[in-house]
Amino acid sequence: MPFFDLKRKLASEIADYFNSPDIKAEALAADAGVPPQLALGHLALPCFKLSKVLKQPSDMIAKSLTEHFSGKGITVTPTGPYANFKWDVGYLYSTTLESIFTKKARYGSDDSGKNKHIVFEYCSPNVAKKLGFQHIRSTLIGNTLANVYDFLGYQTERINFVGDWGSQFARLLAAFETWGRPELVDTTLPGFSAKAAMDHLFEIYVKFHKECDVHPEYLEQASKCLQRLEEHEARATDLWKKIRKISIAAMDETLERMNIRFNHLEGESTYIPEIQKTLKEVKEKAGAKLSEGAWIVEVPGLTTPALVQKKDGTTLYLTRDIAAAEDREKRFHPDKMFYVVAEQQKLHFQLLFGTLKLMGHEWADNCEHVSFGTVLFGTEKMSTREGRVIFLDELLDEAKALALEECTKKNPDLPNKDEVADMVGVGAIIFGNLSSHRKSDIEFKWETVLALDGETGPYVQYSLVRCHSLLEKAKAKGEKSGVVKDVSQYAFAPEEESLILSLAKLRSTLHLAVRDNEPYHLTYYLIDLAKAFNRFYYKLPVLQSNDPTQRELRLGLVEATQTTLTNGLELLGMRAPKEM
RNA sequence: GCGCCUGUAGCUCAGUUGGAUAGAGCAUCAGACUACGAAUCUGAGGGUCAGAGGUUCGAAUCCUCUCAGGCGCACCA
Repeated sequence: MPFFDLKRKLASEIADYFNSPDIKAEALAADAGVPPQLALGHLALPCFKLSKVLKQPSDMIAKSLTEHFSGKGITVTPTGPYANFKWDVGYLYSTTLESIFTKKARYGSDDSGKNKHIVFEYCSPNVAKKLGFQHIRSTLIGNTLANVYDFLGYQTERINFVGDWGSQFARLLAAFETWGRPELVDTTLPGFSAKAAMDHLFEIYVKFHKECDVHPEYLEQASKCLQRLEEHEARATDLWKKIRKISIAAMDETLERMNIRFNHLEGESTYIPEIQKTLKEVKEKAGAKLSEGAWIVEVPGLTTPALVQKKDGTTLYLTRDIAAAEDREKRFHPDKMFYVVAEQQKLHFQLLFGTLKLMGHEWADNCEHVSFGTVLFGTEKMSTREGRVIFLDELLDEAKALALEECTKKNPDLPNKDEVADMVGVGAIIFGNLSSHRKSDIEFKWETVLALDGETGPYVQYSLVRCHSLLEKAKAKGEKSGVVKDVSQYAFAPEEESLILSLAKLRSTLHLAVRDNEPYHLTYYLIDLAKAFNRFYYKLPVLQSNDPTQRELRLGLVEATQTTLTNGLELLGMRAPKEM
């Protein structure tokens, strides 16, 4: 029985024991923590709160828990105000390994999210721009969370909502009409290259913003472009279609490298045909009013109004987001709608949710902005507009090249080095990105992002390589690997114990990840497990052991580690090589 | 100016929602391959948890103030 269930069971037994309306199993489970050292036990219950409710000193309570719960496969030691619970290691071993060997690739999953429907919006790049390092956070956080929710039985919708409309695009259009080279975006020409097209678009986009500083009239030209688009003028529309198609193809290619797929590709443009209807609805229901020639909605509690229509009559991102949210509600009736978008857009989402609420949409309470910190470049933020950006493709290439170099150094005879380098390089980027709290800002540094040593993706992958190598050798020798039935006489080493304990915790980790919408819990867990395994591996002989029972048991632990690490990496969208 | 966020070892970050002696990785130094893969493992040094008050059995965590940095504040997304 994995840790998650053991903890619940114990908490409800303790609640039953006290039999008081003020002591609830759930609260006990939440209070229980991990003792500072393994020797103290597996689970620590601080008795301070119980002391208040029961009006008894906390150390007395710890002692009474000890007397009542010791035996029955568990040892309880009172340590001052703490009751430290330690399951019989054999019991922990049997239940955990049983579960891993039964559920295999599904180990860690459950159906706690059954009948719940979640909509995720993430990645959401702008058309005509290559994916930059900033997009990686939204994409990876969203992808991992959606994977975890799926694994726990939720039904998920993964929407990539591309910015294919609005002033931003109009500016590109204006830039293209001034400096654009049409032959570069003509997909029918024999020499067409999507990469060259994207590079060209990026170049003129940056140029446009630079020129705007000296020629403000360019902005007027852009405004006209947007009007032409919203009026479906043929020339503008044709160019829009071309650029959109090229961008999406380029984007898919990059996402594919990180094993990321969506089940909905939508764009702001989707909502343009019906946008007048949305505007009318907002004006009527949310009490929009005219201010300085533009239409605004005043959201209670916010000093900045929601701007839904500009004075030139065109719409904004916010307007299209309103239409999109209504559409998603109608299509999916989700229990939650998560927007995985940078912290900087916090106000935007407050305005969006506030406006939806004013429109009478009670479901606006189900919407949540899952924000993340800014990517900094030195002390400046990354900005495509100013040309200060690292493109995702370049980053992945760089990571792969470095991994290849490392691989060649360490394992020159490896046959599929290129493939391995790709898994390791991309893995390092994915893992590294999810290795800190999503809300903290991160500073872009090549040596940090490309690290292959220490608490990194390759560390976890390397642990898996060790597992695989051992299991292959065992297979060749005809060794048995599995769950040893009777371990009552077996003396578990501390390294075995902490490995078992770590193996048991995958599901409780995933529940933490869902509770906080925080993928970090998972990466941290995988490091913890890999570390427990590497210590076990270093200290204890597996195939070298003279005792056949011990060999079988340890091989079983290796296989269980392989399954658990693999499941975890897959949730992150990472692949693991068999050799590296 | 107003609002939000952040400040923990030289660097990058954890700290299980208020609990035990504040922990990891990198870097530095010292060790472990005639052992199942050394992309590994073991150990050492390194801390006024930005600062000052407060709340209580107990604070890195909660409250107040100060300092430093970041982000946002209607016709961008």
